Amino acid sequence: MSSVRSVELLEKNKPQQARAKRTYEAILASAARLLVEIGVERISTNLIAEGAGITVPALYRYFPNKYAVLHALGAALMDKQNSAGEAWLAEQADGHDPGVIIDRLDDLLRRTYEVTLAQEGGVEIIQALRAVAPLREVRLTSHQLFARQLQYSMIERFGLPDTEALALTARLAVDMGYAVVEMALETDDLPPEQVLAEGANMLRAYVLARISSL
Amino acid sequence: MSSVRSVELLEKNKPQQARAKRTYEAILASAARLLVEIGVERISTNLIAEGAGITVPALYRYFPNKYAVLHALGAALMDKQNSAGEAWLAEQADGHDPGVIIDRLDDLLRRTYEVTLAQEGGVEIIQALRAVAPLREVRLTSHQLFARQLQYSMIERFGLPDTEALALTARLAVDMGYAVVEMALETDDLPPEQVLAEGANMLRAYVLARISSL
DNA sequence: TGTACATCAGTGAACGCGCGTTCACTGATGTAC
DNA sequence: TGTACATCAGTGAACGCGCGTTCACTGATGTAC
Repeated sequence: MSSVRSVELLEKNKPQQARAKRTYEAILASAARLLVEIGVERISTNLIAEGAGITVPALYRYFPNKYAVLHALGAALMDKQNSAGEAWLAEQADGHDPGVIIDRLDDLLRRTYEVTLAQEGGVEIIQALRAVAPLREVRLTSHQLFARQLQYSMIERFGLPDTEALALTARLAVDMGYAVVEMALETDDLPPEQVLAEGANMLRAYVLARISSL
Repeated sequence: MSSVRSVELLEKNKPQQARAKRTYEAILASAARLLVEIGVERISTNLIAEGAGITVPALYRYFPNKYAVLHALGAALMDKQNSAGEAWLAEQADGHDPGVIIDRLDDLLRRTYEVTLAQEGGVEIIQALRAVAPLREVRLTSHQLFARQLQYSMIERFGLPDTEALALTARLAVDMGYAVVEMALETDDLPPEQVLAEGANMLRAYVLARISSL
């Protein structure tokens, strides 16, 4: 499963001056655009640099290779998604009724959807994180992190015991939540809002069933 | 979303003699192996041919390009998955209690999982179907097909009306079922059986809630 | 059963091109005095 | 405020390599008589 293809993913020089920051952002924007236009299987440092309006050695100043560019792009998107989720969790801390919180799941899905839609090439970035082995860990780690936050939140708010079973439930709920969002983004023959709403229904039914059984 | 990158996906000459069939299968096997070893973003016709023990023009005899190879690989896997699903549906036709059928959902997930695990590079093939634009339609069509079969089965067995809402439910259930299977295959920090069992719990809770509301 | 012939299957060699990567360099920006 | 200098940012040119694709070809298999 986890073939060991070690690729350097760390960025090299951090941009310091304003001009450099623009260049750095132009590289990421160009990569996102190309992910949509030609796909992860044909993207190259040459094309990314050209699209960013710089020469290739300028790109190499900041990134050791194209995987590092995709890594930066993916990490940024995962951060935005998780921030949206954490904001949602924080808001629910104000409410008092578990039932109400569960009823707001579609709001969580919708916000995650919006964040991903707002990023150019959002779906393509997520798919690249899945399909390119050295990048897999980005998505996995991010989902694990949010699942843990959800788990603790459920313990605190619903007074559930901190069990392995609950950890698994949180993990599955998070992954399925993201799966719903991806389905809403990928599927062209169904309205996204319907997919999100129905996905929220599914998660609601699941979490309710779990809460009453734990 | 759907960028129009037209790529020829149809196969060229069909293998006729036994030798040719072996070559054809060797090409698919080599491609599957390479998908695992180097990834969809670096696979090439040169490497596929080399891995299959033939020269490149021999590959071109059967496939116009590497996308067609991946297409054949993906279509074959989707077929196997759907066959497993159809077999499961057919078996359930013998039973009489809707509740029992829903309780067998984990069996459906497990079989789909097994079929995918048995195919070398199964996960990587699915991820390629997602990440490579010209191949997306393969997965989408396959899921649509099985969703429709599930929908009709639910109408027949549970006596539900044939509504848009039911179509959406079937569609989401199918996509989430595959998402559970993919999660079981991709995640290395959770036992696959647990993911499958919990995923079945989720689908059960969802379908039960839906049946009683329709 | 043997052989001539048609068709199927695979090869060797070649091509132009874009790839990743590095070099010594020029130009832009910031800062010390 | 002006200028010399250090550091940061980006360039032009070059490299060897693997890529996709095509050609005229040889070899293997099947079949008609």
